[in-house]
Amino acid sequence: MSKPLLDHQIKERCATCPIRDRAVCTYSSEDEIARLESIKFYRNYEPGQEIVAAGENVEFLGSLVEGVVSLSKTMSDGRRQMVGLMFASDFLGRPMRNSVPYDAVAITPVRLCLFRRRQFEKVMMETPSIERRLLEMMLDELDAARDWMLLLGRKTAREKIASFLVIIARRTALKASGNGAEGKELELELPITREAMADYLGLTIETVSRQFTALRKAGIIVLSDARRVRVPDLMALMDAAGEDGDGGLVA
Amino acid sequence: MSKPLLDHQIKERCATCPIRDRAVCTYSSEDEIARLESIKFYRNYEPGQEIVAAGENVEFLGSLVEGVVSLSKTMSDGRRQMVGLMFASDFLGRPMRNSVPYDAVAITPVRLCLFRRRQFEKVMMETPSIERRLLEMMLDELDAARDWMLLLGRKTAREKIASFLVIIARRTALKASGNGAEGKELELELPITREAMADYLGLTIETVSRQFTALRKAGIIVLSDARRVRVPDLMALMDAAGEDGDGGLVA
DNA sequence: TTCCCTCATTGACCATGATCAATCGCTTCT
DNA sequence: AGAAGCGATTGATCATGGTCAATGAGGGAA
Repeated sequence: MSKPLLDHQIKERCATCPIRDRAVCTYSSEDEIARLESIKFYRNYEPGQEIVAAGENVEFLGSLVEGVVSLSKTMSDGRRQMVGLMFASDFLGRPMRNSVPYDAVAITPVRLCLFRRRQFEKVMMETPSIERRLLEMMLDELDAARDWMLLLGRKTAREKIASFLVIIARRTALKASGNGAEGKELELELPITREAMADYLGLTIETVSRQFTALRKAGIIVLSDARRVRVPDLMALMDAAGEDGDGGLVA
Repeated sequence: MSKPLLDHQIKERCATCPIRDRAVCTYSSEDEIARLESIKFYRNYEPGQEIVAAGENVEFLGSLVEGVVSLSKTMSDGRRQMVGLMFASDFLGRPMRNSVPYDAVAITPVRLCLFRRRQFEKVMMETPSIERRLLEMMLDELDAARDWMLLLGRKTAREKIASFLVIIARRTALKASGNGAEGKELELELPITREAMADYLGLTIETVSRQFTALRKAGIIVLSDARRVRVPDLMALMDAAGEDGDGGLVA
């Protein structure tokens, strides 16, 4: 009587979820997952599409399954600063709050695994493993925010660009697994436009462009095209980023 | 047989703790408080004294009972950026981590209510009310960090100073209770030196000084002395801060 | 193919805030 | 009282990155 599962339905099962081991549900038991599974739903967004606007009431929250999302704040005269750049497995939305103080926009095609806020809060209250993981993730984000503050407040334009590339390199290395510190050169795929980078780094698009050129002329990067960057010597890049960088990519 | 409690011992009882209603123990029951009380201890620091250094192993964490603490990051060539400014009831230290990626320094005389990290983690695991409050506090800090990022990345020197004063005004108003938005003018006591402000705002000390002078000449503030600022018209200050500022001080 | 649109690059010039340096005012120590 | 020390202010000059403007390069759509 029951129809076979369609392909996209199979993909939606938590057991085969690509972020099962890193998302907010990482520590959840089978039972807990089953409970989450019963109340979750998915939503997709196109590049450029707004997910929520600052101040707006938000009735859902959840995990970024796939794609890149930017969080940004805009001043009344139009100046804009990115305040978060979210990748797969990152958590979007704020429990215990009904609005959000920034715009969230899909940068690539995005897929979200969502819960209604009230329901999620209820589950969270009764499920310490979720709360623990969420706390852990927020602590990590706070660390990242603090590195970002150092970048925004004290680094030069060139260091900002180099630092951004190191951040992307780190993510890439993590995804590709393996320590990846030394040895073979990296090829990075930049997930965002020059404009978004400018918003991320507190620069203008022109300065971003100029500093890419400068790093290229210095031999620190090679631009295959505007979105693909080869890094012949990661140490040189980390040096240009002003990192006390001793260690490898990970950790 | 038992000696009467000395004054400072009475002060150390959680029931009369000045931050009992805002700290990490806010939601804790009598029983839970008793448990925390049995493992807590206090430590005091002088202004300028280092509490922990970046990268150092930290075996304790806890609440700031009294005073002001700065968290800051320093680059190898000496450039410094403050990444946190903590007041009474804020939580210091990172559960589940054995070191901290910034220096923590006492700015005023400081009193900490501490726990050994392992012990605290154990209690936390068994006490959802603590974990919940901690999550809440981290979410608030993340919000503050994001506002700070906008300030660092996009605001002018003048806006940075004005924004800082608004932040202090907000804290002062909260402490003095009452909405405090309109009506009587504010007198602010700046908790930090010009140098610390420069580190906070991503400026040099000279620029901080010049912008204080500029705001004074514009009639937006009155300097009773270098550490005391009167604000005749809060709206004018919020305007100078580039806030979309409609609402009052609180919220 | 041509047009158009978006994203990126480059150039010329300018303004904001940094740097270097002198001075001031207040507190503390002798 | 005088000297030393520290935080703060002010001035003169410079450099980094922003602004305004033109051009280039790639990717659909007709």
